[in-house]
Amino acid sequence: MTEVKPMRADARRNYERLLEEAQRAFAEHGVEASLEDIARRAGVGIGTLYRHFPTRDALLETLLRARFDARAERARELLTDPEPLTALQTWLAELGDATGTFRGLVELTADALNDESSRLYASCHAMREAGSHLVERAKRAGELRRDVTTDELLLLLHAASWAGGHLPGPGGMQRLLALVFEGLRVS
Amino acid sequence: MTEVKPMRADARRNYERLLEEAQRAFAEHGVEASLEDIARRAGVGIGTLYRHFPTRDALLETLLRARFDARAERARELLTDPEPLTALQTWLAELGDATGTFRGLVELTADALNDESSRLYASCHAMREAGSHLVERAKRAGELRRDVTTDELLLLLHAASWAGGHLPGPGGMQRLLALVFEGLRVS
DNA sequence: TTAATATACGGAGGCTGCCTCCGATTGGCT
DNA sequence: AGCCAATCGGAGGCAGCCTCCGTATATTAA
Repeated sequence: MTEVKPMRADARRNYERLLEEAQRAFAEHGVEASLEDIARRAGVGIGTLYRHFPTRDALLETLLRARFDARAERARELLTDPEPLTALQTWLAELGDATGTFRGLVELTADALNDESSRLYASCHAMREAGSHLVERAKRAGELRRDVTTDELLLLLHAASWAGGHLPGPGGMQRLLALVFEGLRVS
Repeated sequence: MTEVKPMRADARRNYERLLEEAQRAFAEHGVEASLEDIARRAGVGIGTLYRHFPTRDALLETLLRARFDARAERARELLTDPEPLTALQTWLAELGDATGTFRGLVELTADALNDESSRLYASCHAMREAGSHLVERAKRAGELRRDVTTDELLLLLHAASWAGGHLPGPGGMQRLLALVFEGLRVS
């Protein structure tokens, strides 16, 4: 298909240094980390950063695509789990952990699912598709309310993940997710 | 107690113009709206804005305090409602609407509840106290799980409100809140 | 090895926003 | 009218975003 010329040696080197530093910076300061800072730490001019990654999203997307694809793969794997609802819950919890790695990432992914023009849309959408099979299976097994959609579940997950990030201690997301599955009402 | 000298006429005028424009700007652009822009539109120097409101939070707090106090009052009012769980749910939904007015406000209030040094802490905390009576009543009536805390409920509400703001259409928060109360599992 | 050229680099510069500081202005009081 | 404390305004310093273009260099051909 698309012919890909190999990158010039220095270009590739810089590209990789930038990704390393971006990973560090986003993990430390959240998705709003300073791009100039990333370039500085990578020992590269700001212009070079922008040539390789025209937008902040492009940089994030490069860092995240592999991770998201792994989540989709994991969904397929969990389809063989004997417990449909538990499998779904496990998948959601793991996805929540993944979007918790960078402060502010939840907002990005939640928005990406509703914005086809987003650079992250493709991999987010692929993940969504994979997850929806887990949802359907849990419904067919009679273990999950039929009137809940995959999108609503993902949004609830993102909400729990968001909330977990605004709680002092760790493990908040897990607890909230469990509450959501159980329901608050005494039955 | 503290003697309060009346403000000079020009000072008061500017103070009020600033609040008006801040309300407009936050409603339109979210809590990150440009302060310089607010000062400009108010026909006032940036220095004047900072003298009246030393921080963004101070400005927000002035705008929000009345609103939050009204929420606390509403909680006391709902204590006389014949349906304890419904009353709680109503209160939470209304609170969710209130924190949905400015984009980014949910984050602020959620964080304020965990940060005593925040300028918003006082009124947030008062609201929390008022709400906790609704929670206790619903528990005593046997309509709400006993192992859920007020803080968890507020966090879930904030999460739902956050999620509602990341959904295209309106009414998302209400639907999510209902889901959380009902639970996802088939019982 | 050298020369030619496409490719990639770097950072200056223009812009916006944050916040502080202090000389200029003015409201209120006598 | 005249004084002075209260208040104003915006210049100035800093940081971050992003673009543009003169300079440098990796690669290829001779």
